[in-house]
Amino acid sequence: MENNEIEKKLESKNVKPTAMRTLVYKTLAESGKALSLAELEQRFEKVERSTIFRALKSFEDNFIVHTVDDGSGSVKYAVCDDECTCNIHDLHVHFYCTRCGRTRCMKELPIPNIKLPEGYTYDNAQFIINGVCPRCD
Amino acid sequence: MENNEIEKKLESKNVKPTAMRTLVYKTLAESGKALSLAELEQRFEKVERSTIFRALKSFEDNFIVHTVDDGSGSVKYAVCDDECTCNIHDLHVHFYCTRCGRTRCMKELPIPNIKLPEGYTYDNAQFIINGVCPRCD
DNA sequence: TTAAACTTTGCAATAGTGTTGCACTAACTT
DNA sequence: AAGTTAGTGCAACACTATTGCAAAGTTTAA
Repeated sequence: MENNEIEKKLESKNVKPTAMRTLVYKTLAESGKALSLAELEQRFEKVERSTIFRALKSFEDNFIVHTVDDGSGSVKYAVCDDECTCNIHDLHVHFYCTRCGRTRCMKELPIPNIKLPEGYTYDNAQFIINGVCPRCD
Repeated sequence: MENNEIEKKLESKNVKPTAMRTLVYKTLAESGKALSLAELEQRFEKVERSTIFRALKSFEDNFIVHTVDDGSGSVKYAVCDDECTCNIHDLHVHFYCTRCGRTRCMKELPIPNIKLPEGYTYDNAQFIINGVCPRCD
């Protein structure tokens, strides 16, 4: 993905595209999966944890990325689709490979609709499937 | 729940029922919901965190409790049903109230069956719904 | 019943994640 | 150009999870 495409994308979601943010977005997008703060940090060595953290937070607040808590002990971040508004209808299943620790967005698998008992509201959900991915099998 | 019932239960799952373990189990069972280590710790003041932690681990290893990672930042523990063997068929949805922070086992809502793409195995899953519970609404 | 062997517990320490305050720099405004 | 605002790096901190070790308790077996 070209830098200026990324810049346009960030701008369209009201995040000023600084050099750091562009880099973080690019890295995350190109990884093709969900990455934790620590994993992102390792991918560039030079950049401060807090800077990446704040970039991710601003992405999250503006629906540029979504978070996945896959039980690995650290929250992971993955880029959203263009049309994603991070509401219930955009939610999908995530797959966590217990062998390699990789977390993948299963965009083709939307989270099934669940009918909660009376009195409960449904704002958000996480559906994580643990298993072994084709790569590790 | 009577202490000797609890002791029988633990023994039947191959965990030696010490005083601490019985206490931890009892507290968790009577709470009727999923509790974190910190929450359990607060409920008795006198007992070491690591002792509770190790009790919970042994429960978990022996299918006496299951864990829920509800995104609150700490793992929670909830007692299993008697027949539970913690495999896919015993899994149920958990509800996390974003207002009070309580996590409830929705035993009446089994996790729906998902057909993964070729090559993926399905060992385990977590399905957490976030919203507001009747109590907080 | 007593010593040896093992288990459990409490305490202290540690690693890792997430998060914030503060000062410095860069960018934007008028 | 000076002033204001936003972004970055550094250091510090809180909290969760986890472990090593030694003391206390329990079980085993002579």
